[in-house]
Amino acid sequence: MKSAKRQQAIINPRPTIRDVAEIAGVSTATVSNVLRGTRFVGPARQKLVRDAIELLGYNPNWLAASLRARRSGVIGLVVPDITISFFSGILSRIEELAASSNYQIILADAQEKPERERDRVRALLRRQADGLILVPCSDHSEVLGDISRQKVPAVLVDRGSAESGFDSIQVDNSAAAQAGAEHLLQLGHRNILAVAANPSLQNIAQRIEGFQEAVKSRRRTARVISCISVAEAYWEVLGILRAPSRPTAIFALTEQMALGSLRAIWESGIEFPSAISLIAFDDCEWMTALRPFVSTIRQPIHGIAETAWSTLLKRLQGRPRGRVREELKCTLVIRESTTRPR
Amino acid sequence: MKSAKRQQAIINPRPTIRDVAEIAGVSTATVSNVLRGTRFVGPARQKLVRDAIELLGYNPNWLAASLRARRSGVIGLVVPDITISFFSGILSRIEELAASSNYQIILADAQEKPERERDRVRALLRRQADGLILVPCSDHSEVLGDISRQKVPAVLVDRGSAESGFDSIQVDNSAAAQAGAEHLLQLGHRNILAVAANPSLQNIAQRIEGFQEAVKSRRRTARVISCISVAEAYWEVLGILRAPSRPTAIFALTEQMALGSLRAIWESGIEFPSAISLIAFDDCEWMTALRPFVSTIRQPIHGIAETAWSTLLKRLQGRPRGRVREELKCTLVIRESTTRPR
DNA sequence: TTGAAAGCGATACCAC
DNA sequence: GTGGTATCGCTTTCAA
Repeated sequence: MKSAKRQQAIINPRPTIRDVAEIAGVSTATVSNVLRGTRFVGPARQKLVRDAIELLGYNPNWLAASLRARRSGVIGLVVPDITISFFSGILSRIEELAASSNYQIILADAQEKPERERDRVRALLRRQADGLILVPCSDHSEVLGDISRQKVPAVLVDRGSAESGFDSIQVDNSAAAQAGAEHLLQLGHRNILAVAANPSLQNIAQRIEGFQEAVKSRRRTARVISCISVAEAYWEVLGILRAPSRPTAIFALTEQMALGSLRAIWESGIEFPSAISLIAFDDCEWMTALRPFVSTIRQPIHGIAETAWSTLLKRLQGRPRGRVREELKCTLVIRESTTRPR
Repeated sequence: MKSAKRQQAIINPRPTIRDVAEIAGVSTATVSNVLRGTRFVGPARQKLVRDAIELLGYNPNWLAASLRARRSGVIGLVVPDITISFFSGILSRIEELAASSNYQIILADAQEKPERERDRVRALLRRQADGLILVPCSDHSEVLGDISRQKVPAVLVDRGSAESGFDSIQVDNSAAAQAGAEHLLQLGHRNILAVAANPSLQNIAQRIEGFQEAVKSRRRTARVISCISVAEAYWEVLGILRAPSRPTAIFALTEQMALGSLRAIWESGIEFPSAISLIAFDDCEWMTALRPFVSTIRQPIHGIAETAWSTLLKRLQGRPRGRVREELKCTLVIRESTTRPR
């Protein structure tokens, strides 16, 4: 009898708590209590239960537990493009922190498209994500409405407007851009081109503002262009480099803009870095792999990820003090790509 | 009465199907059928239901549906390190494909640690992942046992031993490495150093093998070293470059090894690429951003991701023909970092 | 054409 | 100390 049951149970690839209880000859309540330590269970039964679990290779069905507990243990992470190293760096660290708190990360890559973002966020909400970490693809993303309606804790990272009412983790974009611009100005550059991504994003707007402030305070003028892709940056910058009175320095406001600008520089044939300097936001590993090593503004990726996670965790544990707004500091890293103009 | 109910319902941030049914004055079955089109519902009731859904901002609880359907709609993606662009490229494409089939991706970053990998995979199984796409951190990962015991469809990508019995998607590592080595040999290099990652991984072993075959067929000799990190590659390569009879060419078998080797090259002060050539596996965007542009073996990242996804999808739909083994082709991309030896 | 109700698997309250 | 059982929210069969 009993052995027949065992046979059958071994065959079942997905045993349930009832299979375990039956084999161990106890109630499901007892199995659950052994597993979760919810209440005391006598040593004899403990062993019976553990043996049965072992025998069956039982793995509790988290879906069922989640439904019951009204907590999915899932956090949604929404980014505009996961292949950008800034975002994959943040993802990597957050995933690690989440795993250590027994949370899972569902990734949603919006591909910079608001409608995709909306669909993906809705899917996350349907899946009962307990919380969201979001790098919205636009500041006034309509998804924010969905999120606040469902009262899902959410933390905005990197982007996101000031008024949104959500917790947000950002860097001191304006000050950092100012420092980068100062560096170029101190080297003697008078004609600087800033290559910005979408300026309707608050973080980009702040960088532009910081840049312009530095330029203005020295009574210099400068030009700012906005591009939406590496390819567009390439074409725009190339055009400018080939036109008369070209800039002697470029400030790329994102890694993508740096890639586009660099290609344009090489294509233009201008001697780099002796005849044109470049500094870029985001300090990536590759920037010290080939020449010239790139001067950068380093964002504290780990710090951003950790702050975002701990902020979300606090919200999940329901400490809803006022809205959190963290602003982390960037660092200027001077390398070879910025030189005095000739 | 009715309006009181509405009031209350509006306040509830997470209405259930019963709230909807109640407001619409129909049964939950009808609501479900309207939502899923499972069976015909009269137009009048249709409208009642839709209005109620709209009014409440109802979003079905996927957890409950999953429990009932015994399908979570979640796929686990396990990678050794998401910050490596090869993996984030694959993730990006798979996430897109998954979303378009209404699946969600839970990301597990094993950080190249087998015990972390095991824990993360177990968590995925508890969460009832319907399937797994796995780049195991070692070929004979013990997790494979857990997975086959639970009979979860799984596809191995990039790595994973031949005997494992799982579907697997790989590239023609051996042929590609051979082509890369041929390129160097044809340029006239006689003293080549291959910098490999962990050689106990089958894909790396295949690359080494292809490399050595090419070298042997020309009756040349070559050296192969194995490093586990960028830093180790840096130190090892630097040592070799500083020793007598140094190589005239380096073949980096992964992006990480390329990063380490490049730093060592610059540090050694050897003229690059005129006095030392370098070719690398993995064609990354940065390799054409600074100088010299790097010659590479390009892996078909999109093709890998798409093949992995479609293979998994077929398994999920239960077409268990024999085991699938796909092998995609790599491309040799010649740029500036490989030159004739002096 | 529609509603009532039995589950999916785990948890925790109420009994004993 | 332990067991029975209602419940989480949704789907689907059975009955009407």
